[in-house]
Amino acid sequence: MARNNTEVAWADPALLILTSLAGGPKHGYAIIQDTEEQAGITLGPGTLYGALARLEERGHIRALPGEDRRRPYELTASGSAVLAQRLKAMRNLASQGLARLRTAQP
Amino acid sequence: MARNNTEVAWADPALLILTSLAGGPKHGYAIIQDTEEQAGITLGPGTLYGALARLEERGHIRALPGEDRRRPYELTASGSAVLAQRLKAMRNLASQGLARLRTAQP
DNA sequence: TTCAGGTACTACGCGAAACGATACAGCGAA
DNA sequence: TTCGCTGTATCGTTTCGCGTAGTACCTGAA
Repeated sequence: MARNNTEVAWADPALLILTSLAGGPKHGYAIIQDTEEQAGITLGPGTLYGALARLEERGHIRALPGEDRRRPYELTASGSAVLAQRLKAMRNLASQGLARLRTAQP
Repeated sequence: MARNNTEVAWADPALLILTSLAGGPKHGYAIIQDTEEQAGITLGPGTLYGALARLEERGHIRALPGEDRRRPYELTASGSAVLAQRLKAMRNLASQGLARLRTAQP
């Protein structure tokens, strides 16, 4: 993998995309902007459309009949299930980790 | 990259290792077991030692004088700073995402 | 009208790194 | 002895992140 702008990644593009789509169907460009605002991470086109293709292939998102040149996607049931599961795991891990950090100060 | 046992990654090995070390210095094998218990993710040896080498190279962890054949590592100041930052970002992202999921049910 | 800039997607390729497989060594128990 | 656990290390494949460049359309300003 090539790290996410940073030296230690904490979220991969796929997760960011699913999270963005949890707020409603969006097309690629809108996902980029949403992710930029919400998470402060700018996805390049290569990253975004590559990840979108993989997510669709795995059945986590579905392409909607697009107007004009936009290609909107929405979450599938499997996608939101996976997302929910991952987000919970993420939150738990983060809480545990932060607790460990707090108690580890000498 | 090869995904993390799962189809959608939510934490990379480096972060899991740092989190584990936040609970105190550990050697490789102990990290594997700890991560398995805490996060339910099993790191293979290739993944672990590769990631350890990179983290040390970047100054986020430091090798301690090892007893027997164990090579324990501990967090450096930079490592725990990076970890704290990432964990907070992770928790925020997870909370936002879960909030979106909750309000998105029709 | 021309041109700059935003929108929206596609195509390509490099390089990082995840991960499985494998090997090896020491140790205690059966 | 053989088995299984501990502990570390290396190799090779393949995935995938990400940058770059290109296409195309639309709008508004100069």
